[in-house]
Amino acid sequence: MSKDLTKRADDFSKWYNDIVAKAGLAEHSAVRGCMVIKPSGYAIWEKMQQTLDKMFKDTGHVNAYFPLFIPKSFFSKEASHVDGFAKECAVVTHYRLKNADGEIVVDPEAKLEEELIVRPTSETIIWNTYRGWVQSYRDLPILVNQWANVVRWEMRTRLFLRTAEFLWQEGHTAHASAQEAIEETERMLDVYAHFAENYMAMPVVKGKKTPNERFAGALDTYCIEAMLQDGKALQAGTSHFLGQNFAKAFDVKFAAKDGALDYVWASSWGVSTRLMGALIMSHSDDNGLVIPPKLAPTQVVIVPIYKGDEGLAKINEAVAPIKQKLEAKGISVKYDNRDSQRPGWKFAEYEMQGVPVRIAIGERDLQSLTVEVARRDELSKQVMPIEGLEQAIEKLLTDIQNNLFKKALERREKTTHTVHTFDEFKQALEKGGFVSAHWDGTPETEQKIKEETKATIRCIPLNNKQESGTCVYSGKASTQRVLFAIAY
RNA sequence: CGGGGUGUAGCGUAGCCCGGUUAUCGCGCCUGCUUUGGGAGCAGGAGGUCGUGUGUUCGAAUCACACCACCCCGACCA
Repeated sequence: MSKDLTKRADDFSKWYNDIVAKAGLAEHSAVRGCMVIKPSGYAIWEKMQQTLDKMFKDTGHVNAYFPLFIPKSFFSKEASHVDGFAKECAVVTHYRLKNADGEIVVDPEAKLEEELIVRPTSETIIWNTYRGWVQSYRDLPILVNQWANVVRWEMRTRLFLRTAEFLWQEGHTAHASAQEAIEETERMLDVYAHFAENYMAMPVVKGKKTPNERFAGALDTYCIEAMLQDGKALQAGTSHFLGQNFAKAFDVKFAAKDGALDYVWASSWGVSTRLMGALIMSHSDDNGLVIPPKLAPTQVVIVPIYKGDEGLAKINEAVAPIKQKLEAKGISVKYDNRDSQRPGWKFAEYEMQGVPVRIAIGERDLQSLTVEVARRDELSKQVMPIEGLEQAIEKLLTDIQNNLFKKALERREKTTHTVHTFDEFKQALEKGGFVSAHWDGTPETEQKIKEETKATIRCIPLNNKQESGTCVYSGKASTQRVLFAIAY
């Protein structure tokens, strides 16, 4: 029987949950709001990590690791930062359990002098550490990244998109000038955009957040915004210019060349396992997951079709050199010659798992020296000669990668609406997608639009065209359009 | 965290209103044979703290209360 997925058109949310479950990416754990990332899901995350990590290293960053726990007092040093995170912090109050008449209880004798916060992000502990690292301009810049888990006690969770604990990377850099810190902030935004578009095949809009949507403690928050298949936007990565806020809060000063003491300038930037959700909702279809070749743990699966042990032996023999040649090209190949499942079952299974290319090879192919090649993105099949197959597959993987990006880009363009009146605005929102509209620049208008329509300003696109117009809500003068959408 | 819903084998479910034999069916799983170019067929078999706890009752999957988890809708957030 088929493992039926809910159709996207019927219930997108349910489709997403189904696909996460049926492709074996993750499941709910015994702990509320926390997920177990299963091997198939973690393998994709590892590909993302490897790719990003190389990009970070190539832009001069190094990895380090800071503690999971943060003294409560650190947290209150930067006022807006506390405000932003206070409501969703897990707090450690004790350090011991004891056995009380057969029941394990928290030992009231073991109360911590100072309570510890499980990091929701690491700015405070890192800037407290940086104080000891920086004295002179010669110690700058500090370009550090860490791969870590963080906890934000979310009330409403969804696998990958929003969980109480999630995996991410957080870059924390320290600079001698505002200009340099801003350049870093923009550079890392570019890295994220490059990764999203060229590896995830997911077009993104680079932009700046409005003050309302800014990171707690930042002077400016930049973001990449993705548009998913259901017409909702998703913030896929952020990069913050922190000014001197954390340096002041943690007293991190440096002596400049001329001997003057000044506070250090900062940036921070991060992407999380939320990218997994973005990936799924960008490309996948009613048959299951679709993974772009550059992030697919298995790029090609080979399925033998045979009768009897002898038949399989012949195919095994024919597959060995094919697999070897593909692997020599750096393509990851899985040969699934399990006898416990039939070919049709395997076809459906690997489609569910999103393997980009499937090669089927049977007795007929041995005669004609061909194989059947199926591409996951278009669900189409063609017969190819074994001779030169590795070149053809290599090209096919590139085609699939490009095609996924192209389709996603076309979808986004088709669902981006430019509107002039509030009526048009509301109509466009119902269709889903980005709505490009004039905004008077005030938080009040932004808030009112949010209350009336649930739409938020996703970003003010970078290099935005300046044009005079009137705010779609207030009718006041405006100098540029911004992107609104319903967001995750 | 507020409102609504759901929880029965690995998964999906019947039974619950109206308490009373051995808890239903399908998929999956195990064994065997036949099969293998799109989720195989036949035969046999295993598998259950009915989400957890407390209570009501001669008797609880079924009634009551509490708790837990998930789903939907809000508020909050990456």
